[in-house]
This record gives sequence, structure tokens and C-alpha cells, in this order.
Amino acid sequence: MGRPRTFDDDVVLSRAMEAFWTNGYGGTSPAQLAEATGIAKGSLYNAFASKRELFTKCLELYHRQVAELAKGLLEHPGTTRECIGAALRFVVDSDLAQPLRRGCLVGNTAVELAGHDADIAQKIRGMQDESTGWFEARIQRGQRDGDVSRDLDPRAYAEYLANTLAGLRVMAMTHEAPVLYRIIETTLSTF
Amino acid sequence: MGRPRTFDDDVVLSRAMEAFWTNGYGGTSPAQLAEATGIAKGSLYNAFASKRELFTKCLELYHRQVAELAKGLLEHPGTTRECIGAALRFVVDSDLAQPLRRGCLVGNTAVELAGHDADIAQKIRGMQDESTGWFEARIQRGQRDGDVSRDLDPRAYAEYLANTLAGLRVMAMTHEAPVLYRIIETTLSTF
DNA sequence: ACCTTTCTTGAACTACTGGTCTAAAACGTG
DNA sequence: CACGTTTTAGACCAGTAGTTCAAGAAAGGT
Repeated sequence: MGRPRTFDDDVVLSRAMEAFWTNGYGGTSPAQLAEATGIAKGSLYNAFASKRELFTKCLELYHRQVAELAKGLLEHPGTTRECIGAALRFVVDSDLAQPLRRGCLVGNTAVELAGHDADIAQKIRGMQDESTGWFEARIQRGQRDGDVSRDLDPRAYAEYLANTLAGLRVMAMTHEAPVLYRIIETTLSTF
Repeated sequence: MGRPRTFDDDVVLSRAMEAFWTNGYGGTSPAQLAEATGIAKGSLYNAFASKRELFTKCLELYHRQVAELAKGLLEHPGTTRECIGAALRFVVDSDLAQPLRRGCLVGNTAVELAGHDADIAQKIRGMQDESTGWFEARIQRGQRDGDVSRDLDPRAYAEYLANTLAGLRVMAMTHEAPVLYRIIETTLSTF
């Protein structure tokens, strides 16, 4: 029944995500999206209704990818401090390894759109809360394992780490590795 | 000699800054700038050459205003910890008091433009370094006053605080006061 | 009073925006 | 192998982007 898609939705989504990540929502035109994905504007709108909806899907894809990575990193063997340090350093390394500094799509979107768009703001908030949750879970495990003090409030400390991470990704837009590593060291020295 | 300006450059700059702060560089059109400043597009281009140059001037104005405020706050009476806490809380309170969440113009610009524009990136970097300098100076004073340990590396800790601040202003786009205050508390509890 | 200079303004300009539509082509199905 | 459905590439649209410009207006110098 009907002609099938000639493109893989996930591949298109992934390429569109790269474009949005590089240029922001407002900075990415339908023409650029067509160019980046390799399919025509018409097909893009047929498949994803609007630029807004395509962006939302890209944002969700980004978050899913981050989630997978983050969980992997935090479940690695090692102490809580080692794990969290490795995770933060990994993010910084990834940011710096790219030819263009792009920051974090979630953070960038918070800055670009959250103030004007309650819907997006809520989605972003949800993603940030989830990230905080990963840190929280790792800290709680640390308390069970005995390498994190029971006096530490896991939620508060997870929020603190999420904030540090948000900061790092802004700082990575303009700073080099030594400064960023030093910030991570100082952060880790606090527990 | 020649017809004099009918407008005050500083007033126009300040209004343009508000517009850029609210909508970002790319999100602010010449028409909006004309509307916001109250002078015609032509006059704007006559006085400021281009949107880019106008923006640069706005960015510098913003930084100068922040500098004045920051210095005032950090020179207040009280311990280092009290001073820095008050400064961070002040920023959060200001962010949340506004009708629209706008974050920090310097941070927002880092995210929006630093990756694509080396010139802007350098300017932003300079402003961030200056902010770090204020923290550093306050910590050094604290070490002289005796309320901060001599073991603490003032530069590293200042970078750490600048990073926390950068994070807070992104987090303030989507989070409410209690979370932000808790992050500040956790940060302050580390020295 | 004129000339020069600098300012102001609104219109004009080109290129491109986000988004829609259409005609043709491509398929799975019966 | 024709059917109806769906995809596709590109034309198309009104609107806006950032910028320039011609024409007039307000001042000082002569």
C-alpha cells in the first residue's frame, strides 16, 4: 500500500540533529536541513510536519544518545569519584575533539528557546532532571558501597554536579582543556 | 559642523542590548532594533555600521554593567563565603525576577556565536577571564584576612566559581529558586 | 544667505526565509 | 499489470533578512 520511504527516519533525524546542534534552532533553515539530510524540503515536511516538530524529535534523539552514554560511563567499575570524574572528563574531551565548539544541544536549547517557549522549556527541564537523576543514582550507590559519606544529600549533590556540567559545556565554548580539567578537579575535591 | 545626533548613543545602546539579551543575536532583526531603540533603521546603520558592530558594543556595555555590580557585591563587608554567596544569590534572584528568562548575555553569546566566530569567541573569553579575576581577587583577600585556607589555589577556585555561575545561569532558564539556592549552598559548603 | 557637513528617514534592494503545493514517479497489492 | 496510495523534487508564495541610498533637515563656518 503506497510507496515506501526511501530514507531511514533515524538517519535523517540524526543528520538534522547535527545541523541543529551546530547552528541552533533559529540558525538552521529548511534549506540547510534539506542539504544536511540529503532529502528535499518537501519530503522533510511530509515526514515531520514542521521545523518545530523535527527539532523536538532531534532533541529527544540527542537526549537518548546522551542517556545511553552517561549510564555506561557511570556504571563503569571504580569509585564514585572516579566514575563521575571520568564522565565529566569524557564530556569535556568530546566537546574539545570536535572541529567546531557546539556545547550541549539541551543546554543550548535552554538558552535559545526556553525563555520564549514554555513547551520546550518543560521538555528541557525534564531532560535536565533525568541527568540529575543519573548522578543521584550513582551517589546513592556510592553510599551503599561505602565510598560516599552518608551525610551527603544525594539529590542536592546531584543538582550541584548537573550544574557543574552545564557550566563546563558553556565554558568549553571558549576555554581550553587545562582550565576545564582544573574545574573538574576542584569539583571532585569537594567530596 | 553637521547636523547633531538627536538621540543619546548610550540610551540607544542600552535598549538595543535589552533586545539582544531577550532574543539573541540571530533572533533580533534590524526592524526589532529600530522598534526597540526608537530610531529608524537607517540611523542605526549610520551610527553603528552593522548589526555585528552594534552587537559588539552592546556586549561590552553589558559586561561593563556586570563588572560594576560584581565589584560592588564582592567588596561588601562580610566573610569571603558570605560575599560570594550573596553575589551568587543576587544573580539568581535577578534572573528569576525578570518577566522572561534570559540568562547571561555573555554566556548566551558564547553558546550562540563563539563556535562560529573566532573574534566574538575571543571577546567572550576575555570577559569570562575578567569575571574569574574578580573571584580570584576576593579569595586572595580572604586568604589575607584569614577566612580562607592558604592551601586553596585562588585561580583554580575562581575558575571553579566562574563555572558554577555559568551553570547557574543556564539552569535558571528552566529551574526554580529552591534548586538554584541549593546548588549555591552546596558550592559554598566546599570551602 | 549660502555652503558644507553630518544627521534622519522611509523606501528600495537583493537574497533568502519558513512553509505549501503540485505534477510526476515509485511502489505494494489484488 | 493496473490500482490507489505515498513519496519526491522542485516551483511557488508572501514575508522578512540585512543593508544601502536618495532626499531632505539641522547645525557651523564664511
